[in-house]
Amino acid sequence: MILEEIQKSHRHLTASEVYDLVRERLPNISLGTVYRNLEVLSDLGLIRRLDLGDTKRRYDFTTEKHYHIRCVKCGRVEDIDIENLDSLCPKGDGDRGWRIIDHNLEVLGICPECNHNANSNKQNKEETHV
Amino acid sequence: MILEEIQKSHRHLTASEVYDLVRERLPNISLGTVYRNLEVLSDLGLIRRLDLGDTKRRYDFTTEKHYHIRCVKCGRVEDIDIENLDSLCPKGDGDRGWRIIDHNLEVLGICPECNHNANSNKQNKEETHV
DNA sequence: CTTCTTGCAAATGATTTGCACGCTA
DNA sequence: TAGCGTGCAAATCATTTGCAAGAAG
Repeated sequence: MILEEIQKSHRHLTASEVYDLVRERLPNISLGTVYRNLEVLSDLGLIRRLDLGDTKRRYDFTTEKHYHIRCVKCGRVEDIDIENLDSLCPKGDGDRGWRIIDHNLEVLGICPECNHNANSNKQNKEETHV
Repeated sequence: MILEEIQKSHRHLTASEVYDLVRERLPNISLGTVYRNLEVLSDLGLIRRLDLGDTKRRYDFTTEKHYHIRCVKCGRVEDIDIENLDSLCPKGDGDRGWRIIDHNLEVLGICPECNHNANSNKQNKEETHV
């Protein structure tokens, strides 16, 4: 599985990003195969599926529990350093008979790049306005 | 907007669930119209879009900040009582130049019903096994 | 007449699946 | 030969969009 090899990108890739990367080495690989293997790899616990509030699923190179921040402008996803929240979530058969399995926290924001672009735009508008 | 009226279902409906409900009163309404109006309503802040780690978007009848628990078996979504986590998330231009906007917490679990069904199944299997 | 809102159907985008083929045991 | 993993294309599913027609001002 060269896919795993690709996970060393240390980013949070979408299936098609993985596809593009892998295709540099295996030009004939199909998108379907990428999807199938990403699924297998995450079932094996070698990568982590990220189903965030986004349209595209992403895959994380590390399977350790941690949280993410996503740019609402460009969609970029990065890790964010927030303490583990297990203690906050109802334990075991806690809440009204639910069996708790896991939790996900996603922080939304605007990344430095998009922030910067927004500022430049504002700058430009102001300038042309004068 | 009879859609809003429908939101009084006090549940976390998907677009097609809303569609089904509204159609009981307006049999000719189209799914596209439902989508368009759900979008308008959430832009107006009258309902809240829920982009959880699910394939379908849901709409919440209340716009107050709170968190949800989703059943990984049947997809049911309910509110969950967890304190507000704003304080945990990096403030303002906190993390590496990101501008923080919001955050979402989703707890995953198995709802009482699915739990119960799973148990019945296990029971049955054990019984037939004897 | 102009504008806004619809129904309808087709388009989109991400993901999944059916199928036939080649590789390996 | 039996079975698995693949490329390819078609199928799904949720959501969005283009367009012509009707309602409202």
